[in-house]
Amino acid sequence: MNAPETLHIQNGLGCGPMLLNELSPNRTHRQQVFECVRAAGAISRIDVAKSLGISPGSVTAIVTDLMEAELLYETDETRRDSGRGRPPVALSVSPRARYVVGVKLSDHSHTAVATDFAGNTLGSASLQTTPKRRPMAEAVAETQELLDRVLRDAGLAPADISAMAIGLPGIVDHASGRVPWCPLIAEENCAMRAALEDALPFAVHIDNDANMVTIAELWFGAGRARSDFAVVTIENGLGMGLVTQNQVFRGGQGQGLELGHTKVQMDGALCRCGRRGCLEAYVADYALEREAATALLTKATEEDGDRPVLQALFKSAKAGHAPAQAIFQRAGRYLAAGLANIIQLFDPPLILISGARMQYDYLYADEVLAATREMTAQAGRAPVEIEIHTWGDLVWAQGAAALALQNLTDELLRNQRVTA
Amino acid sequence: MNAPETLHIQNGLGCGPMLLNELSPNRTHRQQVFECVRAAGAISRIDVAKSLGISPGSVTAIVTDLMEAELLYETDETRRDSGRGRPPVALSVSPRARYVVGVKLSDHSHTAVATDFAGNTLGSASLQTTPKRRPMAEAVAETQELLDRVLRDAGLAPADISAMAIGLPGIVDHASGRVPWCPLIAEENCAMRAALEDALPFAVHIDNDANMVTIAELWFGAGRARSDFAVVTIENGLGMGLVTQNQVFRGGQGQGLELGHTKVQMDGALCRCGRRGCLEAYVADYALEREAATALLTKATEEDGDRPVLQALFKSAKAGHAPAQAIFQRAGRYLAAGLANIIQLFDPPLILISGARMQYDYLYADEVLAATREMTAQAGRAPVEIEIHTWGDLVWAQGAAALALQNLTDELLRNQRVTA
DNA sequence: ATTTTTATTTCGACTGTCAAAATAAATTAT
DNA sequence: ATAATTTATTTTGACAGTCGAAATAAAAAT
Repeated sequence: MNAPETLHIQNGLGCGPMLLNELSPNRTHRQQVFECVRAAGAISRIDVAKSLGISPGSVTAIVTDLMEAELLYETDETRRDSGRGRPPVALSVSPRARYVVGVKLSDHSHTAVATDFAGNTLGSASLQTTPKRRPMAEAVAETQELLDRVLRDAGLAPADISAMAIGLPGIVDHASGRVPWCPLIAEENCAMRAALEDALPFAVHIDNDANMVTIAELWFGAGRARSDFAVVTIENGLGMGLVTQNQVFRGGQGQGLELGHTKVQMDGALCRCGRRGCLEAYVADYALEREAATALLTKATEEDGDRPVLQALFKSAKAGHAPAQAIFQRAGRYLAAGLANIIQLFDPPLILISGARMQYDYLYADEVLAATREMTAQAGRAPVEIEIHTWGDLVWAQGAAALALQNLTDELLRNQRVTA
Repeated sequence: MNAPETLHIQNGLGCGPMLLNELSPNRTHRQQVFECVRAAGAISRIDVAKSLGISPGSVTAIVTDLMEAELLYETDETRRDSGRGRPPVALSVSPRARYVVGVKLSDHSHTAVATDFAGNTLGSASLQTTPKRRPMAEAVAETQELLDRVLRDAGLAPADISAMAIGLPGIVDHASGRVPWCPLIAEENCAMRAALEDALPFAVHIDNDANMVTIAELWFGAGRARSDFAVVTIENGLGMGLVTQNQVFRGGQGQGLELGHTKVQMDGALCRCGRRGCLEAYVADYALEREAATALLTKATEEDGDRPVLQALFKSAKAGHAPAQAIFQRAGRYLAAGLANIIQLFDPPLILISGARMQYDYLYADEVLAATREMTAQAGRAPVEIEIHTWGDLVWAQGAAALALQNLTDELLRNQRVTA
């Protein structure tokens, strides 16, 4: 071996990381104050100062500025805790300062919500579709139709909307706004965000649909009080999201967290992606359905809705049909392995198995969670909390709205004070 | 399903993340200027200003301060590029401002280096040991012995040293300084950093050994010019490190990136951890050795050094012995699956397979890397760069020294200007 | 009516920043 | 040799943002 025994610093080249000008997304006090008020709903200046550790004088200055910009206002409801002394004045986000829309495209139905600046849902809409790969232009047209409907429901005009975010399945690059691959869109690597921004009069953000659930958990759900957690969502595919240090982690190049395509078995089951042994080939809806088609006796009925085969499989299993139970049990074992791998690699204190269709409780049975814990038990590792969250169909769209709000407020507050 | 269709914000509770006071590790201009000079080795004020995007006046002010604190100095070597105009004055880190030591404990030998403030290696030392689980007090005594030797080699006294970092295998919690589990230490979850700081007159930092290689790559190696990359290191175990946005990622609770114990096969090969199907049970040194013991005909000879069985296996394979080749080939296939999983989850633009013992080239054969790429090929995903780095035995200790320097300079520069 | 308590605002000082002007130190042109 | 030009560095003045302390405001308790 002729590797050098020590590393000599070449003359004048120094040592240490070389990329230093990447600006870390550091939040200004203006942003922190605003976000503190938004997180609290209603909070006095003194409590903002205390919880952020900045001086009351600075809070007054910033709040005055934000009130002039009409982003905050003083609530009448004066909450008095101790009785004595000057009563605190509660601050809240002005709901009507701005409005945003969140959209989710998926295989059977697209959904949308409109929210005000404080995050209140004002209206929703959905559009039945078929799970086909359509030209991007058609997806844009569907989005416009959905936008019309949700605006009508919310009583808003297009000119009222300041930003929109849209979540879609597949590989989505949030930063560039491109969609390398999506099961709903015919073209590969299309410039989806640019197309939407051309068609619509406001800023558009796009992201992977699993990140929509993640952001929904972060903004409205169990993730609000957590700085680190993972989200796993099981639908037709298997999605995952991660929040580390209060930030959504998107992978080194924006295409990470493809849990569904991690390999859990050499030469294993065939996956939609054409390869073998991917986790999703054991756990996702389509994986269960194809096993059901092979082994199931009972026929699906009309009333079984969206996923008739899967519903029938579930009913059989519940009724005690052993082959149906075995299908769910194997999926559960593989899911446990996938969760264990998440824990080994990302080490989150909390995993949320979250989504709109969490009814197949075989997958989340105590045995599965126990197996996960057993596969990761080790000295000094605190057992990971695992929670199952069943949300309404609108979670995804609401997460998208939160993403739009996040980008919008960053935009509004990042720069200097709003000049009068 | 009785999940709510929309998420209503409870009165006064708001929406959005609640944990906002976590201070993001934002670097001040002082830190950036210092790190820029350190990264460049020698650089003029104007070039610092240009590369950081801050004004020349501010650079002058900060540099004056750092020179008064004797952390920087003006190099004589005036490098003139264009000829005309006032020649720039190069700045460099004062090598003798501070000194640090980096230590690596491992199963067969412990190593240490001492470096100056600019990262130049001044001396090294090693200590032969046996792979046993010893009381923590003994490990501390060994570290002290190693420290004596490295100081003697470098011509330094204990009082010259400002900080030390130590890397060890197993589960190590950098933030708390505790060692939940380590194959070299008898106790579980022992307060290793506290014990070392009690025994030594300077600050001590500890971390997982895989992070030492990662930091070595970030400070001295291929990672210097990269903001995002992963490191995989194969020794007796299988380690991994990740740098995202110029920061070492340690997982949500400081115990992440346990690549060796991710599951790649249900009911698979037996792992040191007692479970089955862990990646390390197919790829690590001990996994190859036990297969060699079963199938190998040739005997290991005296000259085969540290790992006689493994060396003999490698020689057989090179000589064309089919069973020996098959052992390496299977390990290569599983390694490819592990690398593919890293790519699917973390999406790094670059993976460095790095360490002191990278000579078993079967594992990194073109087929293996091709298999990795094939398992992750997808529309819109740029093919990941994979590089093999063979380092000297001191990499680990040098990475540790870099960690010590990093913490020391953070400490020195984080606070206000050094008052005169 | 006065005192006490608590929240908010105002004020002065200070740090860090930039832009622009001034200065310094070299080369090139005359 | 001297002046002009070029480039690097320093100085200066202005200004945002920040804090601590003092002042003010608005309530309850005495």
